[in-house]
Amino acid sequence: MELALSLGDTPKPFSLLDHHSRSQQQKMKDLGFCMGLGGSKNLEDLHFMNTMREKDDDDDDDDDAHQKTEDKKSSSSSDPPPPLQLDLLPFSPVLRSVPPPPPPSQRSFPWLSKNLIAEMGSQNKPVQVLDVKPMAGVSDHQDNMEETAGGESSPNNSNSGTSSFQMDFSSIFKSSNSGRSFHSRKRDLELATVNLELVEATTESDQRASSRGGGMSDEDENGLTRKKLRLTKEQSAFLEDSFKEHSTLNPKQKQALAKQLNLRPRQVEVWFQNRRARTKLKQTEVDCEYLKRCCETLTEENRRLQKELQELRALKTSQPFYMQRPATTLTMCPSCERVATTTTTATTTTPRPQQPTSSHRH
DNA sequence: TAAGAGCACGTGTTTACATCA
DNA sequence: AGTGATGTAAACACGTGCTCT
Repeated sequence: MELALSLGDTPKPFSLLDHHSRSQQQKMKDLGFCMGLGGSKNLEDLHFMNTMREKDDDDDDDDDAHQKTEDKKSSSSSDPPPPLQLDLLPFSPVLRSVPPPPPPSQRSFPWLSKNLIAEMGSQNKPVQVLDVKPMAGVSDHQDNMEETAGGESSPNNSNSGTSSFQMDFSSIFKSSNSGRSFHSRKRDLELATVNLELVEATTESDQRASSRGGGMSDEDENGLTRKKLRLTKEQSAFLEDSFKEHSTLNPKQKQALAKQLNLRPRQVEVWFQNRRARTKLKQTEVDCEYLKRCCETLTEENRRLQKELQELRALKTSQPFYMQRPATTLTMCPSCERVATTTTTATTTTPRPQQPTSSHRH
């Protein structure tokens, strides 16, 4: 489904945007606004896919199945004409909030780069992860698996009724004081990822099995209703930062984030799902509001034109047929679909209209 | 080429929790 | 301080599309 809509001073109203004419789209945007709907990918998806493509260029070592899927998604999406970006200028805060592609030095998210492994070996640096102390009853099969694998935290099955974690983010979220950037924190994440790689081969399948419906729910496991855990501000902020980088995660990224935040991979996955849903909902609201305004504008314009038409008709009936005043009509140029103003000179001697003289120039 | 499994994701719903009057 | 209404977000269930075998 494609939809193109154009308002403003653009000389080419209501024609489907030419997929290959970026400059024209830009021109239209400059003049007024343009919008298009196509496929299901929003700008963030496209941005992410572009990033992933660039990542693939940089990192040729990541050949897991999911990455293949991403590659195929990217390639398949680029084969047909790309879905048009929904660009609701001038007020589309959600889209405007989409971060521009970072500079090349920061663009990719090398979760598992070889350099990283080399760096770990050279620096002999211990893996730095968040020191998270789960206080609520979050123990399940996955947690046990992760704790066994990571050895970072001890199982805590005491259901204290606390709804959230007590976390010590001093290792990373000292950033506000120490000035560590998100990319610096990302680096910590990468280090954790490398460590995680050692065990994820054995834990991934088990965790996935338990996290995707095949596993026991909390209720099944301990006979209590599941305790919904509120993520801390720090956890949410970190996830938000990650989401700004990538709106979707591959399994390794998910694992790394989960490890870093001491969450279950399922939690990270769910968070990203919900986050995408929220983004889409927001965007839908913005689009809806904007289309409503468009509708109002067009209704008003239609009303005005109808009125004008009525006046012209009234004028026509009141004027003699042989009036010398040239009639003005609107015709559409079949070649470029532009609306052109043509004038015909009506005379008493020539009932047939003369060849119209068009003011439209190609 | 068809069929089935596995997976990721979107979407709608449920529900725990926080906030406010 | 206690309580109900309401909003938010985590978690879940289900369907769909894609890939691989």
